[in-house]
Amino acid sequence: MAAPDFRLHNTLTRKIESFSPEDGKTVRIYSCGPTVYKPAHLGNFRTFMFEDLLRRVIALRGWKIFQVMNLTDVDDKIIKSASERGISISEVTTPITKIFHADRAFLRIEDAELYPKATDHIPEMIAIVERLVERKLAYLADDGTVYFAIDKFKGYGKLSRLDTREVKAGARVLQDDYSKENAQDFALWKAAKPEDEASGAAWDSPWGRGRPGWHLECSAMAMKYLGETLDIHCGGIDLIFPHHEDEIAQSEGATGKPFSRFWCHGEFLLTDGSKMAKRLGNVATVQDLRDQGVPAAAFRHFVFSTHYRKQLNMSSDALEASIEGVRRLADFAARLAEAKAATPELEKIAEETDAEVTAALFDDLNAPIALGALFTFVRRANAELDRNGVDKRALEKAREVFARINSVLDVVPEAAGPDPELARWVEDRLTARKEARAQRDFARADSIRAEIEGRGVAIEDSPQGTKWKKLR
RNA sequence: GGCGCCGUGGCCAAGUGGUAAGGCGGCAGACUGCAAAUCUGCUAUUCGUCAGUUCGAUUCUGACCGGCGCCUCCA
Repeated sequence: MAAPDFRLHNTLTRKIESFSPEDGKTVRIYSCGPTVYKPAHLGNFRTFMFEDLLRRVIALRGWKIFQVMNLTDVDDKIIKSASERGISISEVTTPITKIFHADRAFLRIEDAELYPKATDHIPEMIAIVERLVERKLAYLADDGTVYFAIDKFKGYGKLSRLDTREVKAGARVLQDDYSKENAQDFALWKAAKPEDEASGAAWDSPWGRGRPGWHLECSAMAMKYLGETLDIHCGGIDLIFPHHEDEIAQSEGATGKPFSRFWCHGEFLLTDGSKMAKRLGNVATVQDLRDQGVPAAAFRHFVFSTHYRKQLNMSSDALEASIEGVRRLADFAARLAEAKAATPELEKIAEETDAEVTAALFDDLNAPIALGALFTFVRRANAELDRNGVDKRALEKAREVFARINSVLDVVPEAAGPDPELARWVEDRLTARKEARAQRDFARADSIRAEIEGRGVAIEDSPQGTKWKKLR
């Protein structure tokens, strides 16, 4: 079988290109992770879910994966928070990191292979700065800060395609730092201030006490764990500039090799038509989702219903539609599990679906198309199951395909956990209702049903008897 | 000002130079004692507006209108 083509959009070229791992086996990915000073919001998680989708599609394609996601545990906001509260930066970041992993687990985002922390890689960062200084791409300014000299690196701007000469009128005004040679030079290593020392955010370096600049950690950790040229580097679209542009400059400046073969960026999640951002105060978190009883599967459905490179506006209507859609998938999953056999036609339908979904996912992660095909499959398969076939192989095929698709999208809600007390009660009430129905006392039967539904249980009569399920 | 994205039915959202996937919702029917679930049918002569290219454009080009993002805190 010829290996299927796997295509991905590359920000470097702004084109969809054929992708395969450098070594033919393992895809080495670096994803920019969260800054752990506050719980990540759903916008952040949209990006992490896009990366999760990428992982799972890569696995579906048959490649191994080694993904590194950093945890930024030293930066201005962390230091500010620590010094305001009179604690160390690790006292700020440790609990937030815990929340991050719990939220991630709730959203069914698979574990990356590694979650390195910036503060564990200070020597590696210093080594990069030393190389850059040696190569004259970086300089020590009067204020003790080491800057990267962007005009010494000829590829600067190639990712973001920003013309470095043509700066603004309408853009935010630069806060000119007199020590810099060029206003756009960025800090590699910042001289320590008293609050840095107080909060444990300062280290020894050849340039005195200080701390790393924002971009440096990613270059250091990516290259340490994935080599000097990565297969894929991904993150949110806002990281293209300056973060990723600067990562390229410092990494390639230090090694002379391409830093990453592919750059992939996920679009924003909007709320009320504008970017979800902590400073705009329109953020929603995983906790909000939980409080509103939105299942993880529904949020995944919602996110995957739009292509990852397109902005997605979050609204309660859209979320509600996803909750319903995903409920349908859960019912179908249960039906597939309970079925004994199906019509032979189901096998062909499953095969068609499999091919369609795979093709969509391998074409720049087109999850919306994959979801559409999945729902078409559910409808067609339900129709076949209604016909009570006897073909066991067809049923097996349908199960296999459904499981494979769900292994990527992961959009089937978990069944409610067992509740023996509730089960006993419902079964008891159902017996009473059955008696009433047998006596054609429908008023009584209906009042029992209302009673059962009052406890959040839905019942469905069928020729095989009455089934019930806990809602949400 | 520079760079870029988007505008498809009530809501969400795919898509192609040849005549509009899918989901939610709604309507009708089948099934049911009635429901629920499921199935079936219907629900955009039309894809922001106006021009142009073309035998033919929602899909290409241009202008305009509207929304959003980036231009060193940012997923």
